[in-house]
Amino acid sequence: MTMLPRAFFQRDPLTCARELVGCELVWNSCAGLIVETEAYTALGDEAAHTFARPSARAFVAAHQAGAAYVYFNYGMYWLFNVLVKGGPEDGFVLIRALQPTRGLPAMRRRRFSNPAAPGVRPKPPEALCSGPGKLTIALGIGGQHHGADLCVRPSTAFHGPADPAIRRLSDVRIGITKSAHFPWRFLAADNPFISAKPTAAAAGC
DNA sequence: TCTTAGATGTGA
DNA sequence: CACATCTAAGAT
Repeated sequence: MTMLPRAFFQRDPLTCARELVGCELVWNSCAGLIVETEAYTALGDEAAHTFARPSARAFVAAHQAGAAYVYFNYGMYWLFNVLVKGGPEDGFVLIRALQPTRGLPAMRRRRFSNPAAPGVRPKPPEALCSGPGKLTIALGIGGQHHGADLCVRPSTAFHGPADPAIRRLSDVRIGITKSAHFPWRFLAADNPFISAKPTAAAAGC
């Protein structure tokens, strides 16, 4: 797999979110297969930050496709997105879960020996990156990466393409109340590293 | 396997 | 004041 070029992110957010499933996220000495994503679109999506936040719209205007959009949620967790821009519609892809492939000891250390999260007991590798808040802890992603260009250094980038044999599902997004019926969550089928099992609404895609 | 409370910061 | 979350604990 090679580093995904900027052109990958200059397309429809749903296409990007779907195709990122099966690609690899490389983050310094750590890496993981992307097994779960969600798409957010700049138009008609009330759950997207761009809907209600002028600061998010300013971010889209000021950055290129492939920029990291990192924000702090629930007073505790950083969430990691990539900016999609320049295609039919702008938006974001939220990276929701990884199947770790490299740097597992470092991930385990950050997740389970973290002074900021005392009392969290070690869990199996399936739980290392099985959620958007968990994977930023495991990889050490934080506010310092907000705005970073992910199309420059292979050591901090997405790599692809995905195995053409991969089977994917689309399902409703998780943890939102607005525009909640859009089937814009994308999953690797039958993968134990995802954050939550597919619902009855899931379908192959 | 499920539901629950509680921890916590920020943009608008 | 809602929020793109997570964990341990307790009920089923």
